[in-house]
Amino acid sequence: MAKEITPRAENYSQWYLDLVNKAELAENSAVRGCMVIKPYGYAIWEKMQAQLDRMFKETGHVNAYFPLFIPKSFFSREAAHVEGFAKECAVVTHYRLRNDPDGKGVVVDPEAKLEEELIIRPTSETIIWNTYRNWIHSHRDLPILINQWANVVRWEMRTRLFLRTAEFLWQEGHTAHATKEEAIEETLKIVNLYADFAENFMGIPVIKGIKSENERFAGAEDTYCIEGLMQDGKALQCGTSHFLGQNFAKAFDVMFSNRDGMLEHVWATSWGVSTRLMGALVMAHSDDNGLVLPPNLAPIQVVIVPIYKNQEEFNRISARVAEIIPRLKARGITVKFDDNDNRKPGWKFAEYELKGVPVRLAMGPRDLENDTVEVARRDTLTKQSLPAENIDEVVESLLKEIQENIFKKAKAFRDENIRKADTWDEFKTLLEEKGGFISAHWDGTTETEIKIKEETKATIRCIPFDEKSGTGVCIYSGKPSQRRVLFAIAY
RNA sequence: CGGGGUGUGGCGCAGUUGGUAGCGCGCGUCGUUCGGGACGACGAGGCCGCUGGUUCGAGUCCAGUCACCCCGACCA
Repeated sequence: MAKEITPRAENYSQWYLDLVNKAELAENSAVRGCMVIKPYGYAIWEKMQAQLDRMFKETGHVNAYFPLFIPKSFFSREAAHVEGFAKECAVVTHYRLRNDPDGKGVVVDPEAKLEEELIIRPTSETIIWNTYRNWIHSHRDLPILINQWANVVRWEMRTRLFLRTAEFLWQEGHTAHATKEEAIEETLKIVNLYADFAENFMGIPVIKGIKSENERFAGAEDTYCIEGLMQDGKALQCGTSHFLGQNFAKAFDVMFSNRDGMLEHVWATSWGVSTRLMGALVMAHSDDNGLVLPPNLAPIQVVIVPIYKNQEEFNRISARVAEIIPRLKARGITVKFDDNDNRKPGWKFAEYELKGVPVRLAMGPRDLENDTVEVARRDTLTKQSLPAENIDEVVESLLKEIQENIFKKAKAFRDENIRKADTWDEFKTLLEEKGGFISAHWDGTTETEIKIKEETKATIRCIPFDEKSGTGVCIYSGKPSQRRVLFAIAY
């Protein structure tokens, strides 16, 4: 009652904002475009971080940290890169404040102007490749497989919590290789890792593919990506992995002696996922009652709500709950016993639904009498009374089932929303009436891509790896097409 | 940067032809409640975004200014 969520059907983007606010994931801050990630939201992000970090390390990567500031001159080294990021860079020009001579407060000290202005990193390729120059001399120094967890700043015109903020958190991997093949292999390895993470951990089905030239990362030879579909039929890029060729090695003069004693430029990759995944998580699974969290990402997997009329009853319930909790914990389940006396059970039920807690156990006088527990699952909003005896075992398998069910549901939705269009009219109609991904032939030119975008707002999300449609004719230009690509309106 | 809108207790809002600020939620205390967001009683809480002007008197009218939100152009 106190916390009403706008239904999705009424206003999807308001629904999203309501959820982010009311589930206490994040809020707007005093700084335009920057968000405060609140403890509950941050706990989910930490779960993502922990799993990704594990996966990176399993594949031989190590963490390091590079500076927040990047000398302006570094930026101009790689032409495409500067072109891509110049318009959204925050710049540090001074290093000192002083008291305002005309009154109260402080002003920038004009005498403290920096010799060389510093860019606040929008991404770290330049500072990292400038550093790698000193680290790489021989093929024996390669590969370098480094990841960093960091914040970056991109001065966006319009922002939305998690989906697009001026400052965001992410991880950026930056690897250096002796051969092109090895670098491409790395790029692909990571896009596969991201897809595995998105699907098996976050429960979000994604399409792996390659970006068109127009959508490619500034400074990359190829950009691979995973694309997800949100419940409103818009696509969301969930992660990217770039094959950078020798572009940054050339820009920063990073060379190594190969086995034959010849000097060669180093091959590079970079890849990242960001707090945007939080937005994907919300928009992929949640409903009008609140968040729906896959158990793998839920800060609280099981909440236990006691139902009682008086202290004596509460004591008896607490005693029973105290037996159950260690059994759940022993199975690696995160459990919270909400014994807050200031809230009533009904309030708690609604609250934990809003927060997306996958499983709720309720225990009251009836359960004491029958030796049962009421088990409610968030994904289906169903509940049933089950024997308390083996409840830990039941909950463990239920969590697995919920994780799978959430993914299946999202996948069914995604699959239903990939449609083929063979004519321009069909394309426009589908886009307008259904949304989702549209698989269509494209002549491969940037001109056509841009025209389609101008006329429909749809962009090429990717050329899927597993696209086997064969040749055809472009829906827009009628020219020959090598294969179908996926279009969508994207976040 | 264009177009639109909003600034009033913590949050959401009302405030008429200018007359000294009110409602809901939340908050505090007490009591009754407790298996799907309980109820009653009492209570605390407001330089009305900021600056200047008109006026006997401004939340209200005028001018300026700042901030934020929404819609576009740019983007993970």
